[in-house]
Amino acid sequence: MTKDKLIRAAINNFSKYGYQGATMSNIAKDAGIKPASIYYFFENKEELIREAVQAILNHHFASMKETFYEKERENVNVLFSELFGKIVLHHTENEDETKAYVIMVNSPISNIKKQISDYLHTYNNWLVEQLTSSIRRHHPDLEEATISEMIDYFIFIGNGLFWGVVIHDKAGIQRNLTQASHLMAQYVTQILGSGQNEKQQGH
Amino acid sequence: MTKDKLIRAAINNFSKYGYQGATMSNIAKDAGIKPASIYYFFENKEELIREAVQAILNHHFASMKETFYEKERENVNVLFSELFGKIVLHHTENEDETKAYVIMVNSPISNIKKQISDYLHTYNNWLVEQLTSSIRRHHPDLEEATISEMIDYFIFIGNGLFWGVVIHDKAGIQRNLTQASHLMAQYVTQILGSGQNEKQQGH
Amino acid sequence: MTKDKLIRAAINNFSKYGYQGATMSNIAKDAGIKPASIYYFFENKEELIREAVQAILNHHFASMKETFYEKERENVNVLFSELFGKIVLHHTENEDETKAYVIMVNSPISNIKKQISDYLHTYNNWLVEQLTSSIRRHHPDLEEATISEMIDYFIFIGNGLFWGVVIHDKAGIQRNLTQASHLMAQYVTQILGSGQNEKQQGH
Amino acid sequence: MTKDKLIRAAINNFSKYGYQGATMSNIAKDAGIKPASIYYFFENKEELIREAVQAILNHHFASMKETFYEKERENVNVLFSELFGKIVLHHTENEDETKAYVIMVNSPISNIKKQISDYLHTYNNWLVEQLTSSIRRHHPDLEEATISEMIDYFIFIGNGLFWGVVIHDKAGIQRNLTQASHLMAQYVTQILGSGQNEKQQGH
DNA sequence: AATGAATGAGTCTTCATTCAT
DNA sequence: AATGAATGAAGACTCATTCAT
Repeated sequence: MTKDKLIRAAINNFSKYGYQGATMSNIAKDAGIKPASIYYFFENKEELIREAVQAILNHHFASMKETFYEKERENVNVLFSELFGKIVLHHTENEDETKAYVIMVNSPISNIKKQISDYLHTYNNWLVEQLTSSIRRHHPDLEEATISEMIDYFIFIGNGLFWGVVIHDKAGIQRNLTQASHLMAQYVTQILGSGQNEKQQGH
Repeated sequence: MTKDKLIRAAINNFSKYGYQGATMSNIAKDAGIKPASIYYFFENKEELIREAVQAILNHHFASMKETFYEKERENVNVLFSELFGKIVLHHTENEDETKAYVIMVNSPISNIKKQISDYLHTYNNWLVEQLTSSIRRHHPDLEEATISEMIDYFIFIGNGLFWGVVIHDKAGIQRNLTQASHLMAQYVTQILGSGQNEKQQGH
Repeated sequence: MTKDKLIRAAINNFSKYGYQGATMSNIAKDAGIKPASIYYFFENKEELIREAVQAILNHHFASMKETFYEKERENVNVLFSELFGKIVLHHTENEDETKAYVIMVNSPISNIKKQISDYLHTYNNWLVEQLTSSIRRHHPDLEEATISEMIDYFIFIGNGLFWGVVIHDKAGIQRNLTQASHLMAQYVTQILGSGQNEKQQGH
Repeated sequence: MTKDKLIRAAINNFSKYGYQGATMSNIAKDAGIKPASIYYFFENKEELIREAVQAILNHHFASMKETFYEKERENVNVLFSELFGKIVLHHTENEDETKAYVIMVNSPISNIKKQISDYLHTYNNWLVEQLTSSIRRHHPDLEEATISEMIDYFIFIGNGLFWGVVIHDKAGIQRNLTQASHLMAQYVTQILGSGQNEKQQGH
């Protein structure tokens, strides 16, 4: 469909050249139509980019949900590893969307900024909720704060992984993936092993 | 000096709007001159941005060197913590340079791309060299490969920290800093504690 | 048609001001449109001028062909006179094209230079071929070299005529036309009269 | 001297790019100074070009005078030949001046136009005067009108020669030179031989 | 659903010129 | 005698957008 082609072309151009650099005429060319025709589908450039950005965010959400539905019953170490793996997979397989995300994270265009921060809020809430219930399923005695901190470490390590995808090649990314899982496992071991954090360590 | 003002203005505009979005007329206005005057100092836009990018990279290098000269004699945990702190400090204090860096990391302008990858190469070599000698000073028995791996973990965690600076607010960044130091310390303890990696574990 | 108007306007501006002096905004104004609209029809200034130059050359060729088709059966003196007349007519009736030609003959723009020299080559070959067959029709016994030399004289005198059109007024040009025909006729008489050049003057 | 260098540079640039195409900064560069310095020697661009144009015209006049002073006593055929030779020599040896002349002959800049037409007027008067007296010296009985016509033919053939220099290479120019002398000699022979033009060849 | 033709606003850049030094 | 620094005006060209078809 032409509209989809336009959104793909918009993402691709935006990811390479940013908002100002993504021109309607290049987007049209990539979609195989003439610039004037874009206006049949979108009111203007901002609207087109807005939809393109939304598509990127939706896609990301869908990717992460997928993993949860498949792996939420695994033990925490496996779950964290799988999620790290998915982060890497999603961002390497959708390089243009990832680049676009990197560009727009600090976008001065207020609409995009709001779109992103709304998404990050929603995504974060969802992630915390999912992780909390998954962790609790396997470790019902962990304190709320401990779980919360664990999730925070997971997110922090995930950030390292994300930026690694942006700047490294395939080999470097794989190494990072191992490092991420290792650091997380080490952290989890320390938390669970210490015992002090368990709610009722009944005797 | 006018030329310096232009470079500052270029960094600022580039960090907000990207290459295409940073206009000569805005840069000129920010530097307090007229657009035509830019061409007395720089051959064209690309050259101006090139010098601006170089200034960012030089500044980053200078910041990291500074820390090394002050802290290279501290024990590894302190050194890593200080370096993490410096990464955070440099990037929070120079927000526009950091945003610019994020934008240009995937720049489609080949000159900029080359500039960045050349820098990353140089910086990485320097960092590895410095860290290697610092670590070796305190742990002369560590094997080459172990040191190398430790540095890799340091860089990986540093990436998480960097991306955190980009997307988080002050509070979030401070939390990340703690997490970074904690994860690194935990990793180091594990490595050093294991003993198996020491070259001559003789008695 | 807008495109044709643009080419006319381009020729006119180019003939007055040369390549650098012919501005897109003046050309647009003369064609009754806005400067930006030129780019719908032509890729850029060079392309527009290139097409304008080509139009001039095509027009010149068409003019000369016309005369040949009408007069090729006349005797040589009449033919030469008619051709001289046509040279004068074409260049006086298309003053701007003639001025443009004078300017571009030494153009430093390599594309234009090539266009001209390609044309001169083609035109010259055609002219020689046509004249040769016309002359031979009336004087089958003339040697190849003699015909060739006669054509050379014709071209040389034509050059004087051409430059006369450029620098003289109407009266001066008419005087030149008489002179051209007179000199050529005199030359032809001498060649034909001498007899020595006839191939087989035996019986 | 810098001023002379500037005039040379101006001629050279003007000959290649025309009035609008000859830029002050290029001229300055060719003269080995900075653009601002031009204004120490010339009030503005028009003044500089005006002086450059004048230099070209003066040089041409000097060249033609030279030949006259050396050859005015030769018989008419030799004189005409020598003058043709000088025309060719002057214009081949001063290619940039010749190109400049071709460009400016139809200049829309009114000052230049006037300069040229004033010069052509002066030069023509001088030429006619010189030729008349030279011809009369050898052929005192020729009628005024006959001399005048002969000079006209000389000028006409000279025009062909001039344009030949502009468009031909060395070999072609030499051929033209032969043709010019031949045509002129033939014409002269016819005039002088006819006898009818001699004033009173009374006995 | 798509486009040809057109344009106002703006982009980068050049140019002739100025003026204090 | 020469220039560094600066600029208003203009140049070629791009861009998002419009509108009749």
